[in-house]
Amino acid sequence: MDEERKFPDYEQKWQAKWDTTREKASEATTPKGADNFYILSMFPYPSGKLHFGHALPYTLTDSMARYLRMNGKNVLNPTGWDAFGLPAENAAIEQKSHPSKFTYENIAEMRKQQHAFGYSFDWERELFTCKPDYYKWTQWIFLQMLEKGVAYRKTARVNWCTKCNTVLANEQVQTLIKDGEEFQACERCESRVIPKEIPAWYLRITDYADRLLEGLDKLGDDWPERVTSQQRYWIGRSQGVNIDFTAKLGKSEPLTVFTTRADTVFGVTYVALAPEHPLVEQIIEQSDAKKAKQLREFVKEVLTMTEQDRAGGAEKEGIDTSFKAVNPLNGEEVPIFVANYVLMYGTGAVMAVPAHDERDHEFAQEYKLPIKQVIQPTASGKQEAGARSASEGAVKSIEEEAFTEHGKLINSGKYDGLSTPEAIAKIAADLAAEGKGGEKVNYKLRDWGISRQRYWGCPIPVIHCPDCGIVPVPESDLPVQLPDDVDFLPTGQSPLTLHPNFQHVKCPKCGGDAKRDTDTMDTFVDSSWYFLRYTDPHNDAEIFDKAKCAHWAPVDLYIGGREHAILHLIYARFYTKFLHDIGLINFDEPFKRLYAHGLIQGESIRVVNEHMNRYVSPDEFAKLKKDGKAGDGDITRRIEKMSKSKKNGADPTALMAQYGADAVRLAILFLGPGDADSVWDANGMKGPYGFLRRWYDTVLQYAPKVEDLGELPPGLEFSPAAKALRAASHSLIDKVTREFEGRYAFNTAIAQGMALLNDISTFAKAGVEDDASRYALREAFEAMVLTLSPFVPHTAEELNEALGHKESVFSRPWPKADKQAMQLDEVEIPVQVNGKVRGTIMLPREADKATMEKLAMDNDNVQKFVDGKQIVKLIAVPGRIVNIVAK
RNA sequence: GCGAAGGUGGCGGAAUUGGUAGACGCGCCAGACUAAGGAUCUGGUGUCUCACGACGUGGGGGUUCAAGUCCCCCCCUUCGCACCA
Repeated sequence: MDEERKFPDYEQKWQAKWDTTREKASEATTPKGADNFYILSMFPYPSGKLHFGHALPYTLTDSMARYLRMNGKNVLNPTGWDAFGLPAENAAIEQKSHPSKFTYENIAEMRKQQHAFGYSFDWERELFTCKPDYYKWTQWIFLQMLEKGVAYRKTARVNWCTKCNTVLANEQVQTLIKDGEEFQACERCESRVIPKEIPAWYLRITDYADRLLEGLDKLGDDWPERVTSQQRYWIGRSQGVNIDFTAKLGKSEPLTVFTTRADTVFGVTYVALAPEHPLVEQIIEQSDAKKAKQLREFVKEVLTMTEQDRAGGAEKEGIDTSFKAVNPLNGEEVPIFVANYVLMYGTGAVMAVPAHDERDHEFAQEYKLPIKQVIQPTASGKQEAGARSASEGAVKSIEEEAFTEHGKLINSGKYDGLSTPEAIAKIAADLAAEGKGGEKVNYKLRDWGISRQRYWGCPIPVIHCPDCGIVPVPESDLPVQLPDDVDFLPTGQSPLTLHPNFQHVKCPKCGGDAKRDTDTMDTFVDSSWYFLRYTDPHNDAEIFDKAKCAHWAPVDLYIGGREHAILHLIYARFYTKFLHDIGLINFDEPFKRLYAHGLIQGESIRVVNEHMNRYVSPDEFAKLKKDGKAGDGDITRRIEKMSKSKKNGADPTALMAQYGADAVRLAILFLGPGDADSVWDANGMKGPYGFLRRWYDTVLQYAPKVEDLGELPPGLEFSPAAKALRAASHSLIDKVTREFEGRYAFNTAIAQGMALLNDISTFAKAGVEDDASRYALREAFEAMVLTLSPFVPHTAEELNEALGHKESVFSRPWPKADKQAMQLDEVEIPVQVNGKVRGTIMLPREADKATMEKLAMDNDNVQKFVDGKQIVKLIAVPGRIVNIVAK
């Protein structure tokens, strides 16, 4: 590809102009009206450079913001920086520099790139989560949560990243497989994660579990199913029954189990405890030395694994404690096991029913425990079982396989004959009546641990006083500033602890010597409320002015990646509900509509031969091929997420330098629908770039012919070709408008813009001499400039000017499609015989069925196919099709 | 295993309501201009077939005058979750 631009570079000219003319989002305090639109793309972490992961959402967002403004909407489209976080701290350690330096340098670079892309952000509202004027309010919210009991402190087992030396939320831990070994790893640095017991701050998100679920229902179709279903799963509500067994230790101890299948309680053949279960310690104390040792070792072994590791498919193992538990429903005594497969969920103890639970079945077979069937397949249940057995050959016996579906109770005393749901309800009621349990709801969702033992984050505004205990920092003392001069090498304890002055403080309550909390907050806290601060970003008296916030919030359209489906999006929803509850806002869902954009991937090439075994870039491969060091047979091509190590990345900024911002914006949008993953093609610039060049050339060539024309005079007579062009112009307006009004498949809108340019070329080359044709041509140019302006703002401005407009294309109103002009006088209609197209007929648009049928029958080719046959049926759909059924 | 999204030319993708499958772009082929082309322009391009035509949206069945689109069964791919009792 030629390095040189083939048409003038006018982009900086327009960017400079926009900098001075850009209309600012309104500051009004009136309640949000229909004209206000808050569009937001997830603010970025300042990682260094703008990549495709940013360019796609920002281009989508910018296009929509520009469209909305042209439609007279009052638009808020802010951006900022999710600027606290570990990468900056780790980079600073490596480069012996400071996280803030790394962070602000990256921000400067990325801001420059965003500007070069022509993004129309509300820069005066730019915010930085790492600045005291922002985190003051992050701390303030924490204090509100503390006061309401939503924030609390406890000591618990946490996920500890061995490299970052800090705590990770469950959500930040991922399962990795390396060298055949499966283990739990830090989402960011991929190092091993181990469990550790430390005191930390928690937010009671579990109290909001039901509301978080209900909220999802309300969001309905405005959020993608894949996001809401993931959140539902993550919250993991399960409705079941607590049943109080009795553990026969020295004295009787209550042993409560949680089950969703209370109907199987007569099938219990043992009870299994999680190693963390409080009763385990008592059991060990009361066991003989040998058993106690055995149990201790087992518990220790299991607890050195993270929960995820334990779940990772290890063999089911357990130890018979030799103690018994009594089933409250039938008085049976069953052995108590401690088992690795039981998690500290629900009560941390399960009633094991091998006949009707796969896990218990597996365990029972291993330890030769009885399997007692208490549920029988019913007619409807059998149907499913039957379908399965048909494929597997035979119905398996209960010894071979657990029957886990619903059915009818047997061997269950007075409950015999009841169905699963009936039995669950009855048993729950009976237990409740006797005070031995009852209905219970559990959630997978855990409270959110937010303490981090690292430096580059928001300090937690509390003081630990030896006399008064935990004392919140008084609001007037906020923010608790993060000191600059801290040695933040990760040692496992919070760097702030090492600062000479930071932690030494007088207790605000008693005035005695006390210590500040030296942990910082998880950065997900910072991003859980930033969208509200944008509505009043410079307020230093309060978190935001309620009325100003109400002028914009909630966000109408939130654009971001799917990787945030659970983490950020569930935390932000939780924060919004909390802020609603303390009366700051009058809505409790932050994002009305969520648009989850896709991932732009790249094709990687891996060469494996006698010379090498590594990833190469396409250029490298071409060279290797030329040098005879690699051939097509030696390579594996794979579509993967772009990454440096796989050499499959493309740099949007480099492409922008070569082809211009508009061409890159267009190429990104043209790749495919924005919500689908797509693959970047090295040739992906050619089409869009060539289109912009042809468009530019065509407008400049014909502008002199059309620039003196005013408004379209009424009653103009158009030639058929001019009418066709007008139809194409108005169809484009209609098409682009519809895409912006909800579907957002801009690739198809752009395709139609390209098609109109093709039509224009054909039309113009045929000669444009009469006035009507000149008007039609002008109309086509205008339609293109206006409808494509949100995607390629610089080119649109330039061509708008070339067409003689003095004002910016963005201060012109969005065009309206003329439905009349979209219609052609004559339409081509396919004629089918027995469902196969045998010809087409041209006929007036308003032709009735009879005319269609007659013309269809007159068609020569159609005649050939119906000749000698009897016409059974004639279907004519006006404007669509004629189908002749002949025998 | 569970949940979600997908499977259409050589490739990215279109077909929004059941109505001419393959818009638009890339690539490819031919031609023009040219000292030259990895530039630009013009035309062509689903497969098979000289052609008439036949076939064609992962596979199989069904509904319909008509199915990429609706219904049933199956296969495959990607993503997320995965002992939550």
